[in-house]
Amino acid sequence: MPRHDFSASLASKLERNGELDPVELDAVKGLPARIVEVAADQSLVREGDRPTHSTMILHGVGCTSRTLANGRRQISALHVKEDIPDLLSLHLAVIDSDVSVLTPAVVALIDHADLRRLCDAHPRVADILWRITLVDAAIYRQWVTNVGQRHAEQRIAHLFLEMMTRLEAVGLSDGRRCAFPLTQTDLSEATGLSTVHVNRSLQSLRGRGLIELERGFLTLPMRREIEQFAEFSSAYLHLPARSRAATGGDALVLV
Amino acid sequence: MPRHDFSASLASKLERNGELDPVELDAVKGLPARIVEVAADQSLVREGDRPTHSTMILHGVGCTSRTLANGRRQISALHVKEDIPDLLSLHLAVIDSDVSVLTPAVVALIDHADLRRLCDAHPRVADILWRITLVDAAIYRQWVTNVGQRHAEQRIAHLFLEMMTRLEAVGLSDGRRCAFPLTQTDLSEATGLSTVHVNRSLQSLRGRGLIELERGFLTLPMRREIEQFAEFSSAYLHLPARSRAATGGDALVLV
DNA sequence: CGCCTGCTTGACCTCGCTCAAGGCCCGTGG
DNA sequence: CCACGGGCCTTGAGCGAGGTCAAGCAGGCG
Repeated sequence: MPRHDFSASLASKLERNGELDPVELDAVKGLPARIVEVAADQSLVREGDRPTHSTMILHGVGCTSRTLANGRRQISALHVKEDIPDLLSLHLAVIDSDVSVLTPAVVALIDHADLRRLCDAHPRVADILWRITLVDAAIYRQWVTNVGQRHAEQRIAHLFLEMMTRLEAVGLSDGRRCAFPLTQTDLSEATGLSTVHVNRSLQSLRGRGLIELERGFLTLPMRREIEQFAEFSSAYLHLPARSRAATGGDALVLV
Repeated sequence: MPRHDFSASLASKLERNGELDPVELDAVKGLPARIVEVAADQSLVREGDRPTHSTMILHGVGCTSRTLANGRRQISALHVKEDIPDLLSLHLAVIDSDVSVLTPAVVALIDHADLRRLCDAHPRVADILWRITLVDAAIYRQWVTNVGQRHAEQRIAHLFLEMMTRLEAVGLSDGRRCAFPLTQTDLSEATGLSTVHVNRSLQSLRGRGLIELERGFLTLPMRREIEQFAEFSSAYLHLPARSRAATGGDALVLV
């Protein structure tokens, strides 16, 4: 099944983060990659690894996390289609967090050697990849604020809004509804809350009419209200103005 | 007073993150900058700005922060000598967090135009700058874990260890003692705790003999123990092996 | 059918917050 | 030289958000 087109995904990710001329676009599309299916909960790279490739998510949801001595795990980022969670290993020899998938996933492995050749030959492509890692950093900054300052319901609402917005940017949401396959345990690890409290907070959010979450689908019926509730502004995602509107065509392919 | 040598600072920052040949080093040292003194609590760039320059801290402590509607502020990163807190504005047009200084400071302003020229002419310099932003991101990831999973005393201890280690890398600490001019309010904003609880946690840490903090100086008398207590490992700072040992000479210039 | 994973609920507890007041140090001005 | 004021640190008392422990429930899959 050629449903997962790595070249197209990479090209669209790059074009969302900068401008490519035809020559650069060709070079990008020529980048070789190995497509791999990954079972749920499997790890892609582990703390301490010195990988020789980077990974693009083509399908499924991944995360960056660290596990403390007491066994508790903190998720510091979620990764969706077209994200490259370990792009940083191109310049940081040894990995400092675990990267794994929370759901069954399909990923593309890209050799660092190929990536470096591409960057050397096309500096503007390198700049765009750099920019992509800067957006990732902006998201981490938000997460620090989220976990440090917001109360439970706001935290979860903010996370939902971030995911909805990012999924919309890659055509997996219409801004109101999306597939959302994470468990309450996943949510608890991403928000720094206990699973019990996540459960109760979800119920409260449902009671307020701010969210619907069932059978792996998330709906935000009152976008305006929940954004205000969570103090969410998409600015930190640094999406180009066009991408917010350009999701008309096949945007509703939710899975 | 020529105490703050921008060129030397930039060169040393870059050389800690990669290798420069003599030509590259010359180009780096030729980068123009404007030195500015900044009063405590003054902001360098604000959320929403579209700056045309980036800033290197030469003296003092800065921070990246966001302020929520309720007035509470979360600090998501601290910046010390040789850090370039808004390097990201080179590729991210609009700033998503405030950057300010917590103490009186001296900074160098570098025009993006000059920085771009340098990167275009010397791709390896660009790669090193990229790497620097990736280390910043690694620190954000740690902070998510810190704020999300550790209890109050561990959080503060972890922050102290990070600062001690980073200051050692730039010659402002011997790994045991450093100038530490932050107030308990600053600490509370960096850890997501209340000032009252920071105060009591500090007392407890003092009681355990893990820290001494007085008159703006921080001492960690039992490095091994406090690292274990806070589950700190410096790996995420991605310091080169050499820099840990190479701080012999003038390392004890604490201010 | 039965199990396993994920969701839900109740009861209780505690870490950290809020509010409020007092103390210390230092810089400023009379 | 001393009085005053303003940060910053400290302490007490009471409270509440969120954690822990434990049990029950639902639904999908072998």
